[in-house]
Amino acid sequence: MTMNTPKPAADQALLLENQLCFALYSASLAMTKLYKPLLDELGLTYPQYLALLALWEQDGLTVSELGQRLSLDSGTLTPLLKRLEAAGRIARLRDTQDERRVLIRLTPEGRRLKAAARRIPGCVMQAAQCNLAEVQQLTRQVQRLRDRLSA
Amino acid sequence: MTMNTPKPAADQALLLENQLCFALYSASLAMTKLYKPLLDELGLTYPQYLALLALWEQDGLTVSELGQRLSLDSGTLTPLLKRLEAAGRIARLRDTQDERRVLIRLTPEGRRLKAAARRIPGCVMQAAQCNLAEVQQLTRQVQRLRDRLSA
DNA sequence: ATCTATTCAATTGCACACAATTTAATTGAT
DNA sequence: ATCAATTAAATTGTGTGCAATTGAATAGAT
Repeated sequence: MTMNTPKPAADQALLLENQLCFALYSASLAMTKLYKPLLDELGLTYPQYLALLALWEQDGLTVSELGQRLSLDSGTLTPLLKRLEAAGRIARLRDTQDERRVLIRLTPEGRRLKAAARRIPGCVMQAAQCNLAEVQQLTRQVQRLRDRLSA
Repeated sequence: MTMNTPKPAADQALLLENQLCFALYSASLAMTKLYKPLLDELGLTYPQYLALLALWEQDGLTVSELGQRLSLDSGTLTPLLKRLEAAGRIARLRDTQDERRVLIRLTPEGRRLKAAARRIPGCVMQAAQCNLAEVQQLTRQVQRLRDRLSA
């Protein structure tokens, strides 16, 4: 009989390049690197940019509402928001209705940044070398996966 | 004339849920959370698991070769590998041919972990609620995107 | 009204990521 | 052979992510 020894690299399921998790991980890091020079111009980090995207859509969110939209907790958001506040992009205000809550409001400077950010999606599309339809379809697929994973 | 004020949420390109970058970012974090309980059993973090996947495929890589496979630099890998070494999973050995290099070798304990890791991909597939073909197709698409982004 | 449970944000501690710099070893040009 | 340039890993400093805890405020039950 052959097969006395285990197959050498026959572990298809454990090959790095077969891992969906690694594909997502490395693609997400590559995306961050692509954004870096664009965001440097605006004086923003990538997670700070995501927080502003949420606030440009709806201003005045609480820390936990923002956390729900970004899937981040207060341990991550509190210091991040303090840095955005120190940079003059947002204000952090205790909710007078419920003193436990902190409301996040864009400053005029924070709102102005939105105009400068408008060119970013186009730059990324260009780097991704896909057409809009491809990007949209992939976005939906990855969102669907994310929602299943966190269910 | 209407249209004196800017359109409220008409910035389709800046909506958080239209961002491929955010889909990848949040899906990758969701994946990490899904792996957490599985990897806790093995005493591994998620990036440590990725490093072991690479080493299970090819043992004896240098730090920079490992970095190329994972797209990580020595600033990330050096402390991570020191923790894997402290846990007895790998050995870090200066290359006698070129004293600048550090070779990473699995210990017997590090090789044993591979057997315990074999059940992980199945658990993830189940959580993703996709069939193998779907996962494979999505994996290839995300890889292709990553390769374009980092080109 | 009081007491308990819950909620919200902040804090603490650990482990990445990565830019920038440093140190040590090797290569290459002269 | 010597010295400048290059390479490899480690180090330093900043900014996330997240588990676990803390402290303050509110809600809920009696």
